Amino acid sequence: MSLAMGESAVNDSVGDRKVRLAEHLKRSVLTLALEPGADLDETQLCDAFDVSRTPLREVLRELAGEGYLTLRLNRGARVSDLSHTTLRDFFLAAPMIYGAVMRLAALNATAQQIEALKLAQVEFREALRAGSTENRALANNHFHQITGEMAGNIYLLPSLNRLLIDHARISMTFYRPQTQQMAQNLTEACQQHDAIIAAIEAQDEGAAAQLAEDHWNLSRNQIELFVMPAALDMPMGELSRKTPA
Amino acid sequence: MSLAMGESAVNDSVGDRKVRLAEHLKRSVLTLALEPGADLDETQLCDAFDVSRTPLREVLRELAGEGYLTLRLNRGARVSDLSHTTLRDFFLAAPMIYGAVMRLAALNATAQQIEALKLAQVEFREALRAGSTENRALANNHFHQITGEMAGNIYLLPSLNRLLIDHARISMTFYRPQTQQMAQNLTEACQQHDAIIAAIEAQDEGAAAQLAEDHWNLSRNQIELFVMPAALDMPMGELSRKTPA
DNA sequence: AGAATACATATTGTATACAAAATAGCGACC
DNA sequence: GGTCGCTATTTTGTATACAATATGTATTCT
Repeated sequence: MSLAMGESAVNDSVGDRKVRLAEHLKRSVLTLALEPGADLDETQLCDAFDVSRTPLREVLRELAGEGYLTLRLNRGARVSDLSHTTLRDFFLAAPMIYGAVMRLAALNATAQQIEALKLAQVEFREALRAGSTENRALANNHFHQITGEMAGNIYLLPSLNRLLIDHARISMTFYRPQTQQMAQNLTEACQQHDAIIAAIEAQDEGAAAQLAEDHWNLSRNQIELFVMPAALDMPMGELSRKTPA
Repeated sequence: MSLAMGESAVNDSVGDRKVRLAEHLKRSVLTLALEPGADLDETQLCDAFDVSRTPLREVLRELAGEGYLTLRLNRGARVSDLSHTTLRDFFLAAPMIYGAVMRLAALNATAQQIEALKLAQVEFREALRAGSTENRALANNHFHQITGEMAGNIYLLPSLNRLLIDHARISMTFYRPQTQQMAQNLTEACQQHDAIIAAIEAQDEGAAAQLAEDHWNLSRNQIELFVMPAALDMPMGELSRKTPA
């Protein structure tokens, strides 16, 4: 191929290539194309996206600020870890933030945002149909990012976004094998998305909050299904009180 | 004077000057020495802290990621706004995050962190005694940052830190005049800090959560005392249900 | 006089050369 | 044979020159 990874056909400014670079990195982190802890090679990325190191490094710093990457002094950037500890933190913070965000989304969503959410749900359903784990994780991520925009609370957004990063990565880790139970869970998740859209459109904050809880419980059960046996090298202990079906 | 703002006597590397620059900017934002919306002059900052534009701009991006600054394409950095909308968001998010953080702090604090918290409280009390609004805001900020470290939940920290930035700035805005009521509130806040330390030391999560709520209520009442009349150019409406004493 | 446009100036963004630090490879020594 | 320490190489961090964009000013035209 004559075009490198980040190149588009014509007429793109450095700024354009910069945003493509940032989006490529985000996607790679979310889909585990870049695994947690992986080192990033500045020279390689510069070549691939045809930008010099200065703007590249600005992108890296930006993504580090958003939680995708970690910068170590004199030792470059790597993909943020997804450790045992972070999983514990995740289980604690997610239900709280998700609930609050959904509630606010129902109260504050604009018509335009609702349209965007419906579009994201089309994406999600399409990814389900196609059976692409990556696209499903990305579409789901997109869906929930939009609910974050709807909520529009600048104090909650950074936490939500960090949760969504690791939610996607955890999903990619644990949702791989295609079991019967899993397919059923995905169908249910999809239906919950529809219900969420309806609740937001109806500005029903109570329903939205309840759906956030249900949606989270489904997701958590799905994760626990895989975490329990041996997926990570430690006992999850008190984190998994409810036994999965 | 022969030393510019960011210069220390001897033997400091660029890295040292960089962190001093970052800290100076943070302090300036928190204390309103740099007002919300103020433009930053790159050249001026480079001169003052004796670094070139490259590392300066990295610092700016970093602080933008943390919520102190806002970067506009081709138009440089300015101090993040503190708008009417953000105040509303603040009142919604703060009690939730503060409560969760205090609860987790009580569960997870290490002995070393507790020592640091006690030290921060000494700072705070000293600032109260000296009557310095700036130092009080900074010391209070420091105190609560430590509780955030204690909680140690990477998903909650970014939201907490954003809240703390604007909490300091709101305090600086509204706590200026020295009234009787205000002095009393500050004394009470100081006592609550002591109680918080005790609860954390006792690992009493319930007490810590309750104290977080009390502490927030006190702070909120204090703010409303000034917001209600005319401090900002709009009605706060349903945000202020409880009338201040 | 007022608006609009062209030009001059200042500021921001990018590329590249250089400096500093870390890593890797090699050899000496125990 | 293994470990320590040294040099060579690679990688990261910084300074600076240059390009692109925005802003301010003067001039022209209606």
